Amino acid sequence: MRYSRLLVPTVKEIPADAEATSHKLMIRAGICRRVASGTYTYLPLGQRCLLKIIAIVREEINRAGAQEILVPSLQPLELWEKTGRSTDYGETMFRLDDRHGKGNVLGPTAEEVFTYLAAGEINSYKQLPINLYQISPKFRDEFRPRFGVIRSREFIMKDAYSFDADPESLEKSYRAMYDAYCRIFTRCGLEYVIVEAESGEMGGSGSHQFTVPCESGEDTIVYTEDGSYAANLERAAVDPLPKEQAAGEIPTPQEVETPNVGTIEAVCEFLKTEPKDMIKTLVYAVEDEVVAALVRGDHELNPEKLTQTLGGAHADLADEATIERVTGAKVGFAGPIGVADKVSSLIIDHAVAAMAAGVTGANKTDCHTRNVMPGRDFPLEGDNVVVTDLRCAGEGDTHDGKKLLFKKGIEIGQVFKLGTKYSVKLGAKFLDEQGAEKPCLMGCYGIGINRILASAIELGNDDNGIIWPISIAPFEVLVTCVNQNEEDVAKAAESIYQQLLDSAVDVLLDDRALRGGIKFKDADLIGIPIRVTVGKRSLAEGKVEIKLRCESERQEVVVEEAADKVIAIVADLKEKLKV
RNA sequence: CGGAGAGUAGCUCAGUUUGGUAGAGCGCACGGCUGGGGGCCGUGAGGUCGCAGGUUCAAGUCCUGUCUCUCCGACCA
Repeated sequence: MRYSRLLVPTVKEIPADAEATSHKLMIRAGICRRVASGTYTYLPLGQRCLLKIIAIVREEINRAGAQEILVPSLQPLELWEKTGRSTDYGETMFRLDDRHGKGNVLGPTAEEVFTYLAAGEINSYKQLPINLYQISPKFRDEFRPRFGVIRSREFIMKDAYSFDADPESLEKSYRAMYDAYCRIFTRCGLEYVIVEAESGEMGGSGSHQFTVPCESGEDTIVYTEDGSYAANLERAAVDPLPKEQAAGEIPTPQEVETPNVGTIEAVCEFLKTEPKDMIKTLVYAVEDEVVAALVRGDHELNPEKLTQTLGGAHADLADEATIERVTGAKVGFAGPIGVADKVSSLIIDHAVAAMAAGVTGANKTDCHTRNVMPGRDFPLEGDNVVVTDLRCAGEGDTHDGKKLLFKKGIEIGQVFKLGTKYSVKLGAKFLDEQGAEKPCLMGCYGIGINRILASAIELGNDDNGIIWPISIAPFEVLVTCVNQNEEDVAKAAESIYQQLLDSAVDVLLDDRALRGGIKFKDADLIGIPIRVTVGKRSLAEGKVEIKLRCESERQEVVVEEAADKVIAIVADLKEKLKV
């Protein structure tokens, strides 16, 4: 490809609406352009990257035994109502009625459609196991698209769905995908970590997340320094804290007036205490029931852990009316005393149980209570009382006695064991050897194609621009002709370009009639891994320069050997990303 | 959904306080000097100042409404 004919609108200015490094560079390097919030056009360089990433994904997923199909993005709402995810996904799902008034959605994912297909086509254990996948656009009406393509409303996802007859077989299917993911991300030149993850709305029993640690990440990875444990924040299990020893006997609870003082900070200020000595009482609505959850004032309740404790039921904070009914007080004054009798369960974080005593809301508007002692003033055991790990991991927490560390990351892939959630609801059943009807055991496996691109840039860049791994770079080699107007220089560049083309090297020839400086700036910005510089200065000695984008040194080689040398370097760089 | 900010040339932004003929740099077109790290000089094209109302002799500027974008937050303790 000739640069003079290629649409690569690089820009000098840093785009005003870009925050993330990858987003800025994608705009600056002419990779993409924003069309509307969370939707992007990919220009030639960007599309080339995406195609290369897709090719790697396809190759490895095929190798792992899955079969590619294509299901519609336009899906009947009916399917989503059957699985209950019309509600669970809520506003995040794009919905549209067709001319007949029938509800449709733009698929944010495709469990329903794949399971529907399986329900119709799979009847016997002889057809199992089977793994089907597609690479297609997905649509999510994110409450807040951001970081360029990292959180967008339309994106490309590879989603695979496995169907197995028994748990051992599911484990194998899961493992095959897990291994394929490792190969894919390694081949894409990404440094990633694998963390234990919650299955979230997906339901199910086991999940791992593949995450690229970097500043622009939206996920938080929690890990121990020795690498023995890594999980995402939703999942990260923390050790219980040691039981606090009281300095003396805890006096009986004492009610104090705290007019209009409803927040933790305000109460601390007012009563001269600290958040860690307070107990927060949160009221949640879980389907038709109400539960209360207790965490320490300086801790954050982890909704995923709450859901897990509730056996997978989705919990929302209760509305004001419910809170007032349950606590008898306005919002901001809820407390644990006597509340166990008014809710269907009382869920208490370890750290609260370990407190000697604390300050809580008094269940009376404008009042708090001091000297509330867990186990004395409210129960730590009982039919509807659970003490468990309920809070988000924070600074200072440990896991198996080891200090937990935190890092931001971009989630690029996730694998789930789904079990029978979808197969039961959509009737994906088969007859086993005994002729008994059973639901398929499912797994689902997603990879964010655009996020691979963005994370590669997050990891590979310097002040001058992008530094691509060769496997997903838009071109492998850039031949920069410094003096396009000088015939012999242009000829030499053209010759090397042709030789590389003939050897199936993915090469771009910068044949623009521009000053060298501009070409070098553009070259660094768009980040092609190998640059061959053909200019009259070195050509006078019969030489050209070869420089790797990731290194600062350049080497001179004689013109006749340049192509072969470059071919060798391409092979070498590729070799390093082999799995 | 709540809070904050922003919409003026293709891009990055001045101009709005105090109403009075629409600006700069970059980019683009043409000419010249240049020619190995976004060079210089000259000429030129390019705008219903997000949109709709209103106030006024006069609105980019003041008022009302509306749309869009960005950032922060959404966990009621």
